[in-house]
Amino acid sequence: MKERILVVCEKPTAARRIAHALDDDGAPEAYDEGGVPLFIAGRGDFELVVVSALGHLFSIAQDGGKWTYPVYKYSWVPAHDADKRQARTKRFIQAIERASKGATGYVSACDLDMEGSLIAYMVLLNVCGEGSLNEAKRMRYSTLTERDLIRAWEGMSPTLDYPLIEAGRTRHEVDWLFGINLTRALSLSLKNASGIFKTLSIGRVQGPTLNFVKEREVEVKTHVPTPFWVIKAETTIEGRRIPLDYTEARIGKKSDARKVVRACQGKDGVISTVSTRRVEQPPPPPFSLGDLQREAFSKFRYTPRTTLNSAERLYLSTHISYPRTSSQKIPPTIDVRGILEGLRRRKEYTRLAASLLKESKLRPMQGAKDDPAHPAIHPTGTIPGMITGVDARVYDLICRRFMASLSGPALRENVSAKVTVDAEGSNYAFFLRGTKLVEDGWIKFYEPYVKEKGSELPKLSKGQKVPFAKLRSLERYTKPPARFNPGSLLRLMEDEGLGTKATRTDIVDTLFKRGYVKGSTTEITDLGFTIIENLERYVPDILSVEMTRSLEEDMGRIQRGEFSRANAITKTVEVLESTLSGFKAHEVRIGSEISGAITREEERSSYLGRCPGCGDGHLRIIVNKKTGKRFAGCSNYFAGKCTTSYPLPQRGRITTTEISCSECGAPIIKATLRGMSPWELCINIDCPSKRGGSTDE
DNA sequence: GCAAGGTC
Repeated sequence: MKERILVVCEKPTAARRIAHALDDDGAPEAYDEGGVPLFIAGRGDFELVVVSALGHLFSIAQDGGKWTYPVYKYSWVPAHDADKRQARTKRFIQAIERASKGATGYVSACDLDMEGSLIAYMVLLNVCGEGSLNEAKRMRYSTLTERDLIRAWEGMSPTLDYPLIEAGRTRHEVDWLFGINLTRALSLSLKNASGIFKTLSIGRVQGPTLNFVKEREVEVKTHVPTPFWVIKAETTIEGRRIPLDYTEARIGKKSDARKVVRACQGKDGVISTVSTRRVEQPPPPPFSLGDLQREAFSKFRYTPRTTLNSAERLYLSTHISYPRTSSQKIPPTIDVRGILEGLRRRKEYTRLAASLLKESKLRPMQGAKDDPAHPAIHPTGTIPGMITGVDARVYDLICRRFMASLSGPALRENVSAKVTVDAEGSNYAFFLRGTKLVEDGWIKFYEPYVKEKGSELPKLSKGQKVPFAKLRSLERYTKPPARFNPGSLLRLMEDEGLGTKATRTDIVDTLFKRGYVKGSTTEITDLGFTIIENLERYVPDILSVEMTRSLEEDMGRIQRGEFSRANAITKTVEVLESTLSGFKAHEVRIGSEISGAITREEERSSYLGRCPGCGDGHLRIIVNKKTGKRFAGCSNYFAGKCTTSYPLPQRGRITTTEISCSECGAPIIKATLRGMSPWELCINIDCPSKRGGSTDE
């Protein structure tokens, strides 16, 4: 009988790769136990039973069931017991339990990070028994290639990485203590003050993220536009109108701007220098998930969620690699040539793929970011049949980006000519700027998605006269900073180290779901603002990125043996003890402020405009409590003064515009149906604007 | 009914 060793992996794909790499013949026996993969591999004198987790199989649950706070007692339990939505994990635990029978050795082969170490530890502790921990070893690999995996097997650590495991447990427990207690404190303040129940969540990542949105809103609202002046000039060379840039893009004083115009008006400028610079533009690296989401937002206005869902579908249908990656690298083990052979079979890529295949060496541009578990997002070379809409565009973006990353740099020639005017004893400088693409390199692969980059100048020479065709100064005003779009908020979180590639999109979604933020420009709501105001008063730490920094520091100290989980938990409970008692003391005030904000927000989002029937009431969206149907009704109805009402679309989302129809005076609403772009319509079905044209029913 | 982190 061979000795049986249980190898615990983090996810099914990893288990498959590990089993294949470690099996002597590269062909392990594969089983499917009700959706849970299991592999038996032979390696020398050992029989390896390779099992898979599905991320975390164990999580934290409160001891006892009361929905109140403070709560400091908790245990690690099977994830399916803590959360109904994790029902799938039950089968994984059961399958691992069966597979572990008769095992005498154990290997943790999860991802080489804190979470991975914890996943395997919890499985061994709770499924295989405490005794298994003493026998357990740790495989350390950073890519799932055969070479790396074999090396990891042979150089296995003789024990589990306890400092890392302890740091991971601490992260979970501290986040749970803060999140559960503060969420309950907020939700219960509202309930006790107004009787309304609404989940008002907050946590280490939600807090600072919401605070960024609030701070940006304050900047937008408090922005004072200050005037500045720009010089607009134009010349005509060889019959072409070309803009001239004045040396100062913004002029602070009106008199200074007018002086320039007065001095140069009617004069000719002279070209004093022409400088030509060749600039190489390296190809972009292949996509990480964040890069893909930002690019899809910028090119197609897809939200990060839409892009992630689409990438997930493309991955499950085998057309692209695993999308939840932070890597911008394609390792040499990936069969780039094979992928291009595949892409060549798709007619829109035939020419491009073929031109790359002619190269003797194909080396993808590598970005700086890496991911221990996955390469950058790339096509697999299997050709999708019919894909349309979002998936087709996301797929095209990925394929073109991948091919672009494999090609050469683009070469541009930038020309800048200095045009001077001597007038009234002073010297004024303007510039003519142009650019020419000398070699298109990667640009021809990525063409539809490359930003337009200026145009070419006619041939210019020193001493050439440049007559001003147009010259004037224009007053402009400084603008407030832009609100976040879904991509820029994710980028800020990434830069600040908030959340992970797998959780950031979910956390932003949560802020929307809670009603803290709204709209495509991520505006803070009254509710979100009031939540922040009250947290600022009683728990300012939860709004600060410093909390994440200090947690990271503590985890580092735990890994170095300078601090312990018990210390970290004691510290957390001490902080919570005092903040939660302060919170409780002011519960009524906090709760009524929040309930006031919810009422204001509801009134605002249901307000349609002045009633065209009576002229003085307000039209609002009213939902019939019995039937759930909605319609527009006048606020004077209950005073018995006005019965004006309009039917509303029953499906989709309605947002108010506060604009009235120019034909009939009824309010215009914006309707959004799932998967369609929003459209604006007048709510009056008898409106003259709807006659004569085609009907949209 | 809650967090943030895995994974699908």
